[in-house]
Amino acid sequence: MRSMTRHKPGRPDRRRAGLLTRERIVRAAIELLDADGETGLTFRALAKRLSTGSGALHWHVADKHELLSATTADVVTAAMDRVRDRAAPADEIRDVALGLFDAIDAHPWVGAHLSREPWQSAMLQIFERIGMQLRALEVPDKAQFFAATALVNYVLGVAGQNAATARNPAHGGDRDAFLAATAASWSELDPEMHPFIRQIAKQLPGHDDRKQFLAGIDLILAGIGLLGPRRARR
Amino acid sequence: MRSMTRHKPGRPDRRRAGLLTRERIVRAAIELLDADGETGLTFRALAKRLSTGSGALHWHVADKHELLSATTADVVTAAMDRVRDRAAPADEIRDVALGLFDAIDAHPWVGAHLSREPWQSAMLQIFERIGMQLRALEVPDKAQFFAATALVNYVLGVAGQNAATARNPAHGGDRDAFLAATAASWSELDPEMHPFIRQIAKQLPGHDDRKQFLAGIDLILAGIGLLGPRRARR
DNA sequence: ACCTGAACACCGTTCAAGT
DNA sequence: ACCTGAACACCGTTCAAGT
Repeated sequence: MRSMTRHKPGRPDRRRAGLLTRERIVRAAIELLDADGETGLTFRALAKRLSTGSGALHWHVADKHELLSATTADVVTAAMDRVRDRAAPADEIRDVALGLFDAIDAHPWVGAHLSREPWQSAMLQIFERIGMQLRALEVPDKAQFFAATALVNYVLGVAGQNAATARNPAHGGDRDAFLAATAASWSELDPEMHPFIRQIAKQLPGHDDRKQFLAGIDLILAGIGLLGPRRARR
Repeated sequence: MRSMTRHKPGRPDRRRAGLLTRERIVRAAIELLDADGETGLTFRALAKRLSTGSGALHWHVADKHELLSATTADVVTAAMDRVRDRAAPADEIRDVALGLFDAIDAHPWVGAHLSREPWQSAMLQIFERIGMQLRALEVPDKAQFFAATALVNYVLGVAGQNAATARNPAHGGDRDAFLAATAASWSELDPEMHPFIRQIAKQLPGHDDRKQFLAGIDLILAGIGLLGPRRARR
């Protein structure tokens, strides 16, 4: 088995299945993260899966931080590439946001890393895409920066929440059961101290995360629409 | 030294300095987190600081997760208590948001834990306070839930960013140097790929995080103002 | 150049043993 | 009831030694 990975010197054949490359490492790391969550990704587990030693991984990837950034960039780039150009800038912003939401929904660990490492290339891609749409919306120059930041921060906030919810082992990953239990515990809170929480507890079961996420985006877009000469489509 | 911590049986004297209590543990943990960051808090370091064994800590605090939740709740509660009631609901929302911003600025690790554990009591406090102001603003009932969620998610997003920035060791914690270096590297990006990033790079040095944070809150409040019968003050 | 895997310096948590 | 601290089962990372 191990001897199969030997290859003649010179330009290495990168298509060879057994060859250890950064790309193969990142792909395996993503599989591990998806299967076992953030705690499932260790250099030992990764080495085992790739039938190699932990030192070999460190030859291609400096440290765990770099590994997580690479996996995150991979997922975000794929999600961004999937977003098509739209005629209405506000629609494209919605698509970008939803694309990220869905990507993070499928890979919750991305949400955690994205909010921990905001200066990575993944963030730049998101920022760029949103910023260009704000330009197209003719948001005033000075406002574009903070408008983009507001949108990105909101997305990151939701991303972190989703990651946390996915990580939460309560009720064995049964989302409906989790929401029902949360709603029940909220309903038992002191009415004096927590009137609002008790009120929204009723809306919690069966509420649509994705729709709620988009409603927040629309709220910010509506606010942005008030800034400039041209309104965000409403 | 050790013998000083002995006390007679029965109701323990909780004012005794040497006595190990959950409160004292949490307080010491906060000091450790503030001084050395998230990686600085270990049960070993904490035990040493309190001149005890790690097992003693686990007697009072189940695990690290609970310890972090307790420290976070401590800081958030203090910040919320500092916010005064305001006549205009939108102003109170701004004060709540700024209070959180400042608390997280002073204790960046709070931002990280808050976005990782959104179902803790700290979050409930924030949610409650913001929700009541939305009621006062006469935001339609059905919209209150997602309006509050949007605000909270935005705050969490910024919180995570701040935690990440504070954690970033680049330029030895010199924020101005960090911003200048980031702006410089952004200016060198491909103009075809990153026109927007290059544009905002100019605005990056010397920009005011707190002001930008508040601008985002105002954007969301403006959007909320369009929802209901009564407008958020603008 | 690339890989191996033992070794190092850590973790959180448990638990028999003490007081 | 509360505390001690060694022991256990892990980590990420390094590095001499191999090919």
